[in-house]
Amino acid sequence: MRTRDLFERHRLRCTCQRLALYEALKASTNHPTAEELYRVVKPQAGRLSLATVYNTLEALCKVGLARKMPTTNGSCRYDADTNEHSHVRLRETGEIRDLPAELSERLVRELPRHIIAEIEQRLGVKVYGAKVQLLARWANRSD
Amino acid sequence: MRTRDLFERHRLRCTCQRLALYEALKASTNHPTAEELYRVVKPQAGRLSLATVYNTLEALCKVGLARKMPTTNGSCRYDADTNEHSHVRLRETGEIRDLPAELSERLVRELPRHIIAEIEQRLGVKVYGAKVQLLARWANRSD
DNA sequence: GTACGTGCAAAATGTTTGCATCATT
DNA sequence: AATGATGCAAACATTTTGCACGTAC
Repeated sequence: MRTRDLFERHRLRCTCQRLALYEALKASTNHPTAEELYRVVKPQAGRLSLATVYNTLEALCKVGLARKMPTTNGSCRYDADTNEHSHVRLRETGEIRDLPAELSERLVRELPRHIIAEIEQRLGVKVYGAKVQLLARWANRSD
Repeated sequence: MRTRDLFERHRLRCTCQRLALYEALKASTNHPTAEELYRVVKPQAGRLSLATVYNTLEALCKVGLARKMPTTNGSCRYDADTNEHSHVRLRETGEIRDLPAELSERLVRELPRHIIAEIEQRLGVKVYGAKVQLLARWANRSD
């Protein structure tokens, strides 16, 4: 679906800043911070301020087109993908990397069934999905 | 174990500020922010500054006696519990429930090893922890 | 034309730092 | 005595806000 239509459906004004920001967010593989998004989009968009990036991201989150994810080190990260996926969080940088789709799927699919069943029973819920966050550090460095 | 011994084991100086902060963190049921902890401990501790709270929390995190958890709204929260825990998110309400510690541990411990290994190799990282978010709905209701 | 979005700069918030002093080992 | 922690205030980083102007509907 075209971004314009998507925006209209959610009653969002189609300003060039918002369109550009959303496109950039969708295109990015890592989960950018507001600042990173600003640096990427600014050159193309001409007039753009950081405040607009924050406003836009908040508007997108409010209608569910983006998600805000907290980090332990300062800035929040954003993500345009609407379906849940697993990721790795790097300890040193706070950076979040998506797992390759195939690995992500396998990881979730192979979660231990019997434990899930026990959780369902004990909490009285039906689990329909899962997301794994792996905590990692770089393998080759030692900081 | 007495806090003093715990600190000595981790090569942390036993200052009254640190001892009081750690005790307060351990005693708290919700996960306090640095600011909240400061307000609670200050009256007892006499001399105490917010900077010391941050320093202390960082020191505690470094040796694994506390954990820093990000939030989407500004300040980080801290927790004296040393192990990451998984949770269930309810689809309808957005509510997040911690898994019982024992189930949480088993779930993480039994994550498929070979997939983790493959992820480590492909991304060049060393995974040292994990956290699972299960997405669920109520088993008996249909809202 | 109106309602809402934008840019800018300034404020608010949360966290870190530099440095002189003080306490623990 | 030496090492490291503390308090204070100032610096820093991230995010939010107020307001005049501009743009999509």
